Amino acid sequence: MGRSPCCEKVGLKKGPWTPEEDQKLIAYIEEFGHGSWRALPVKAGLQRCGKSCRLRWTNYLRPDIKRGKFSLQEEQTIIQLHALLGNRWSAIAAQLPKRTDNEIKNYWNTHLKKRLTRMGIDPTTHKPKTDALGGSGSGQSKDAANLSHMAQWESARLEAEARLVRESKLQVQNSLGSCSNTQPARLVLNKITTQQQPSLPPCLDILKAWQSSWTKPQPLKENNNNNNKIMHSMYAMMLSTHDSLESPTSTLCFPGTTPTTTMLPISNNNTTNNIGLLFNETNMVNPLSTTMDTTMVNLQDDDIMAAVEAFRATTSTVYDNNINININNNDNNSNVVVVAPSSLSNSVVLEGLSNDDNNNALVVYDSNDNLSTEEAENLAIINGDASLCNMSLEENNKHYWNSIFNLVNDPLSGSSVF
DNA sequence: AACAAAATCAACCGCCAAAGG
DNA sequence: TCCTTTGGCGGTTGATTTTGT
Repeated sequence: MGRSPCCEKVGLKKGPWTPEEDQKLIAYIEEFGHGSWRALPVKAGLQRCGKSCRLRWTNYLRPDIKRGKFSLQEEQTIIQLHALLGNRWSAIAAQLPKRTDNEIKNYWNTHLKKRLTRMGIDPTTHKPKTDALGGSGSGQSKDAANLSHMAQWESARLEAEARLVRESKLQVQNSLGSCSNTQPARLVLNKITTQQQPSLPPCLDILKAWQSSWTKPQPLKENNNNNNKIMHSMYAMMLSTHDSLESPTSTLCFPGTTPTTTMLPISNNNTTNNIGLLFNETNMVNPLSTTMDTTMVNLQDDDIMAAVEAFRATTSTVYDNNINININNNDNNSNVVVVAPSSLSNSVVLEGLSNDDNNNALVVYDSNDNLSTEEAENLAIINGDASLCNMSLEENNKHYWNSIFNLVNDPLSGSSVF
């Protein structure tokens, strides 16, 4: 069973690569390409096995690799994709240009996994941890089955789309020439996909959103009810791994149908809940002003992370332009971090929280939304190149979210994808 | 300053599936 | 159809670095 190790031959070096070895490998590949990895080491004068050379090249020496700290966008993308795909690092890496699967895997294991655990989120299921005795076994296994099903579905689709993109890139670019020189290939692919699936409902697919967000930034143009609904649902979807999201054809929102309702899972955990999120158009969250302790804070990584990962601990309902969040535990500490797109014109209503049971509503303000005048920066952010613009982490965060919301507000994406 | 523990991450290992003879 | 080769993937290891005492 299995094949014998490729480095069986004695005398082949193992362990860390020296700069000299790196140079030899780079020089050879730049001149001749890698060709057969098995034959490469001898030709390049390296005492290494082909597998080791391939790994060294693909993970560290390739010129198109981005190294260094992961941005907030990248972290969030990894977490969300991991919730969908599990430990399919290559599939996740495919959505993070210039990052290798090995690097993402390491980063997950050393940073993100621990962070989620600290936040009370099970890094495997991406759900709030429940009591060992409290959770129903059948329910958990159902969740796991759904998650697995969803992961398989998404993985297969991702791989197929990636292949389609590769294979059709030239063809797509050629065909684009007649209609638009700037339209991303992605859109054409989406149109093809849509045409192949005429019955596909106008669903909001988180992965499509993310994929598109890398290529198709658009400034906010106008708001309408449908867009707001889409935005709400998109947002809810981003925050949810609810059973209804088993496949990309799941439908959280259908423009034109009212009311649009999104039910998020209810948590029974007895520990502190961190529940997310809201901005509103006026930068004030009026509905919270009743008895809530509202505090103005800066948007931090962990605020967003906590909110994104813990939002599913609530029951949330979307009615037209209103989001109702019902917190179904009146006896626990609940920290509510609420963020919403700045284009939301109406309100967010929180129910089930009051001052007398140690609940805190953490209101995160979107200080200024001049998105249309910051398109260039947005583009840089969306392209994962925050270093191109002088932007603080807070601004970075804001732009990340704006880019997501812009995406779902974008009429183009609405017509071709959703 | 010295040591231990923890964290990090480059690299390896074994398995699998596709390709080709 | 079978067998071998190859590249790719995910899990794991262990050397190195960082942090804590």
